[in-house]
Amino acid sequence: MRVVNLFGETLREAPAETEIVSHQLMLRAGFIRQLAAGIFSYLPLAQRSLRKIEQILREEMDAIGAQEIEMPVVHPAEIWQKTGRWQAIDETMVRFKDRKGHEMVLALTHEEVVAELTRSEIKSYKQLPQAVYQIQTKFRDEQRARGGLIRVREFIMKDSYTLDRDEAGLAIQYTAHYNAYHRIGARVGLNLIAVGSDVGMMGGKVAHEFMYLSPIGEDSLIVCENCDYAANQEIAEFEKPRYDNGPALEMEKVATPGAKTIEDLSQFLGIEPHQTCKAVFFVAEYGKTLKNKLVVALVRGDMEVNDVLVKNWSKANVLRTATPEEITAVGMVPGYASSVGITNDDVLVIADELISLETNLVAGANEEGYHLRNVNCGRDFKPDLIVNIATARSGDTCIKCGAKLTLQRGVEVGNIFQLGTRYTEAMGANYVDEAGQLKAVVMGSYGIGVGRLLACIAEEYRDDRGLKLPISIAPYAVCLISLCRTPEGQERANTLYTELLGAGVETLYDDRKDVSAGVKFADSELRGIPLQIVISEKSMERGGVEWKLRGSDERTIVSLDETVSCMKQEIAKLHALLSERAENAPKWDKG
RNA sequence: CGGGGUGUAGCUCAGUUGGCAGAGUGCAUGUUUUGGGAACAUGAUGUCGCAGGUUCGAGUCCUGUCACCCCGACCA
Repeated sequence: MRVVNLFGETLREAPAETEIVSHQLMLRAGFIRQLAAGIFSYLPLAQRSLRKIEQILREEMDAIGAQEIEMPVVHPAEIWQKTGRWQAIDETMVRFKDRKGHEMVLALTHEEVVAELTRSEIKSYKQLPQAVYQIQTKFRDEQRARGGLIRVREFIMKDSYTLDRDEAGLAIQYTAHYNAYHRIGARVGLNLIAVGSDVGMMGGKVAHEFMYLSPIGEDSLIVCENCDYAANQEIAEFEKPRYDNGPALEMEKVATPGAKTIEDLSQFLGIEPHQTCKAVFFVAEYGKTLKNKLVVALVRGDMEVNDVLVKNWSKANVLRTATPEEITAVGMVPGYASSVGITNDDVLVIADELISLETNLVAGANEEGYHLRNVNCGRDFKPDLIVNIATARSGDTCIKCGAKLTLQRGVEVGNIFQLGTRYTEAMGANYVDEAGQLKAVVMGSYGIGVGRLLACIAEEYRDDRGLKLPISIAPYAVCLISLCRTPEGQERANTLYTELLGAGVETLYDDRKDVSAGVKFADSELRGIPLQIVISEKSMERGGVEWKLRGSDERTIVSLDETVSCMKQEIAKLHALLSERAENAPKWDKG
């Protein structure tokens, strides 16, 4: 492609409303243009990069036996109603009526359609396992788009779905995806870490997110400094320190005027926060049919409540913070609250495991200005659930190896879910096993955001001159810059361009006559093209053309005759580095 | 959805007390340059986000509204 013909300008300055560097650079380099909040056009350079990412995705999906299909973007409401997600998902799902008045939705994922296809195609255990995938635009009306391509409303996603007879089959395909995702990360030049994650609206049991670690990330991750333990903070576990408060003593009421927080209370009574019991209040909403419940989440005073865990344990559709009125309505007093003496069917008490283990804690007396000493779980109150609901924090202890945990930010570029039979049961997607029994097909679901991947690569590979893209996803491998001024020189440059194209070297050719050399260099570097060739009268005097790698200032002379083979060689070297990374990519080792 | 911010030339931004719509950059044309975002000259470019209102007169003041950005909540 000649730069004069390339659609998409480079910008000297980035538009003011951009914050994230990858966003600024992709705008400046002429990769993307924003049409509306979270809605972008991909210009030719981005389109080429996206195609390359998609090609890698296709190769890796094909390699694990998945078959490419394409499913509809517009779905009838019925299939979403069958699985309950019509009700469960908020305005993120775009709904509209067609001309006949039928409720329709824009697909935000395709579990329902896959289950529907499974129902029509899969009848016998002999047809399993199966895996299908597609690469397609999705629309999710996010409450807030941000960060350029990091979080958008319209985006390209590779989504795949596995179908198996049982959990064991699912585990095999899940593992295959896990390994494939690491290979994909390596091939595009990113180190992705797999973290255990919440299943969110997908449902199911096991899930991992593939994270690009970066301060611009939206997710908080708990990562062990020593071993491979890593989890989204939403579900991260940690080794909780224990303290011995002695054998259970008799409960006693104590005046604690004005001591409404754990800190106040500890100071007032001269005790440590870990000798108290913290109560945090939520309201669990269960939709229109079931009554809301007030959820009392109890953790030891030195811990924080993890509301994702509370939401999951409460099985609520929506979990929100309770208002003071809602708390007093069930007989508790904010600031002096505990579940002692509360017996109400509309209250769900969820206690962290520590609460049941520790003795003689201080808890609220449900009376303004009073607390209770020596409160003991089981004796003085009985939680509905005793589970883990404490938030892991930086500095906590790894549950696997005992080392320190750190908090890091990450961008979720992919996720994998073991769905089980939630969707297939709802849709009646069954098969007959060897024994002639009807069973629900076991599903898995796996996504990768293609544009988000590109954004992460741009974030990772850049310098003060612009993008510095890996060969595997750069729109062109070579930028050929001609500074020739004589007709003979220009002819020579044209010939070289033709030869490069003929040899299959993807080349961007800058022979613009009306811009200075500096502009050509700057554009080539801003666009992130890995290899640069300069041809000029001066270079010919030195024996041929000069070439250099993006990111290096070392120019090498190579004769005109050898230029094409030299470039092919350099490209192969760059590819080899990434292939090697792919071969050494992490593999599933979790049994 | 809550809090904050910004809307003036393609982009970055100035615009005083309410009194002719501006600069840099980019764009067009020409001349000179020519290996790191050239110089000079000439020129084109505006629904001052939109709609009302106040005023002799509004980019500027008032009301409403829309869009975009940031933080939070939310998030497959």
